[in-house]
Amino acid sequence: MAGAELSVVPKQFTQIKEPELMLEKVLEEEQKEDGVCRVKGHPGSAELEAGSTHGALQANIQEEELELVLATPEDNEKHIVTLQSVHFTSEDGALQELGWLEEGQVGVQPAGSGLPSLVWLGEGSQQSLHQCVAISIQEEVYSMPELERLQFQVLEENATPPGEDSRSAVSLAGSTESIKLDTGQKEEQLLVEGGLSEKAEEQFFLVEARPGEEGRDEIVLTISNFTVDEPETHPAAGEAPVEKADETHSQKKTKEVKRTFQCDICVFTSSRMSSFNRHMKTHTSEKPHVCHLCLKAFRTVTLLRNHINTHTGTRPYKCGDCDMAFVTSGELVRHRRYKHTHEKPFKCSMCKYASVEASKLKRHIRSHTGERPFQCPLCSYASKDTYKLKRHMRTHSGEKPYECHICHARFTQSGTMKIHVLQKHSENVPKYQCPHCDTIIARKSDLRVHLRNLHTYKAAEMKCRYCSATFHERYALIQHQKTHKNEKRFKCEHCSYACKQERHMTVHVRTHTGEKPFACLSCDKCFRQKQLLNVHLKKYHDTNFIPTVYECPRCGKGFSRWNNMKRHSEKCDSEQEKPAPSEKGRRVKKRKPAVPKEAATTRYLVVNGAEAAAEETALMSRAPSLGGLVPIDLGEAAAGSEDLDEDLTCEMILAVMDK
DNA sequence: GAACTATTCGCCCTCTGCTGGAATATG
DNA sequence: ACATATTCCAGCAGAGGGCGAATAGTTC
Repeated sequence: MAGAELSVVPKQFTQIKEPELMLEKVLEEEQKEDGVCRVKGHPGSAELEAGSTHGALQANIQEEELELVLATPEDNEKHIVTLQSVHFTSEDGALQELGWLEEGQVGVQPAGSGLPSLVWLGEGSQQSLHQCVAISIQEEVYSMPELERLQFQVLEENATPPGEDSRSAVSLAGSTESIKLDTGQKEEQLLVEGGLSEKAEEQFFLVEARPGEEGRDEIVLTISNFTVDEPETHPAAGEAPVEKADETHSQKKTKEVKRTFQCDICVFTSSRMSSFNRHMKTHTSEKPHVCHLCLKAFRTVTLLRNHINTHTGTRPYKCGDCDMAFVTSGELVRHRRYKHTHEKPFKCSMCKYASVEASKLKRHIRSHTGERPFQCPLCSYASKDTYKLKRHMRTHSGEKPYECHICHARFTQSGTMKIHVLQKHSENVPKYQCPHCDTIIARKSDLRVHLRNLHTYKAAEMKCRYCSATFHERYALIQHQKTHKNEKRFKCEHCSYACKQERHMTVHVRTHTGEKPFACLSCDKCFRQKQLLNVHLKKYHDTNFIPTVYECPRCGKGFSRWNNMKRHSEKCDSEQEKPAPSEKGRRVKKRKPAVPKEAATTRYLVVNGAEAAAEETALMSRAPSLGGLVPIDLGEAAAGSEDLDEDLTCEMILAVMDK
């Protein structure tokens, strides 16, 4: 709603016509026997748009002015709002033909004790009057100067915009929620005074304005009048309004219309005194009917009876289709709708959702509107219903009310605990088989993640790490890449050597380049592999190193590898006793023998393949610094080894050296 | 005013799905 | 040893079902 400035010209108090005339005027609009007058907008009338009307709004009619007696339920404090004709822009005389709320009127209900205030604006010329609107206003004592630039919160947004011919600066069109009121007329005052007029036996009438039926452009005015002896004797909670014997003419007129009784504490209204009285008891703590079994008190006999039924188990309304039984017939009907008939009278206009209860539909609609009325006081979270907020609050309190009866782990939600028990402590744990691969996943939600990550079509191509193939599904890519697994993808550009892992190729290439990045700090020897250096360090510079030696059971010769010893022993024709068939040779730790002088001077260079060995020999002839090394073809030594690349171990090197 | 009925509120529950950290597997 | 991917798992919120109970409307 676009903000607009409202200019106010000096004007005397709006003369409210005699109540009967007002009512007649209203009744002319639309005769309603029940006293609910529907005021429709048409030339000469003021459309009213009103929002919540908490608290009673009483118009204290005096001769030349209208005072609104404002009572707030909490403190019963009353205020008088002297209504002036806040003449916005209407032309003189144009409004005189109007009934009540003619010309510009502003009724103010202060937002006492948290109640929204109400401002009614009646404005414009006879031809272009637009509706009064309900506007929230801060609780203050207002004077016109203060109203010069007041921001009013419009409680109802669907107000009709003023006619274009109106000179009113008030614009209710648009979607913003506030209008700007700029009076500019300080001499006019809108007073909100504490206390009441000194006049006793004032006459009051109650005016409640609320939106009309849904979809109808109308406001329902509920009007009732009565008088009280003194303003302070405004009906208290639990008391019905008292009619005076000497009814005025206007009251008689009013009485012709069936009165409504409005609670001055809440918005409740009723056309029945009994309902009104019963309602007023809800505002008291009076609970005269006490359960003799648990001493719980109730307002009504019916409530007590229903309660006692819960003690006795009396449930007179039994379901014919199941074993359920209920205290009231309504509960049975609802139950049958839920469980048996599946009748769902409340249908969502925006989707196919339908519910058994109106409250469920109301809750559902919040999922469309995004409304979140329940704000967490500790964080920005807001919930769509009370339970979720309560559940959310556990995240602040740390409360974990649900405990696993087996392992006593605690959980914030029952569902979480249930899944825990199912997955951790149940025998028949459900598993979820991926429909696209062999993967079995424990949780459905994780299967969904699996599907999303591995089996979802991706617009961007994913390229194989090892070839030029591309895929749009990650699972297909992974499966494809596995086909490269046993390939010796890394081929030496200097020789025929090929291997599966790049790191092995890096080591191999050093046999061509001569690079030996691993140097022994003790003897200046250099190695192409760190493992070779480690073996060297252990063998020659670690005094605590005890090599594992496999002795031939026939001749006692030692070997560093068991299979070499075995091969030897099979050929050993020593006259020493044969080993027992079960004896595969003993693995004994022997103190490292003193290194023979020849061995100490013989340096081995382990290479892979005969070609590499030959090249190494040639290289050494060109590089004297490398002299003294004896190239050994590791490939030959490891003949029969299934996975040479990946098991290039110290043991293998030792085996070569054994050889 | 009692009794019955309809409506509304409030509470609790289940099911579902997403998220992120921990644990584990893999390269 | 390290990085990355995958699976496990608890936490948390969204949505909706179901029911007990309070309150309001209506009838007698």
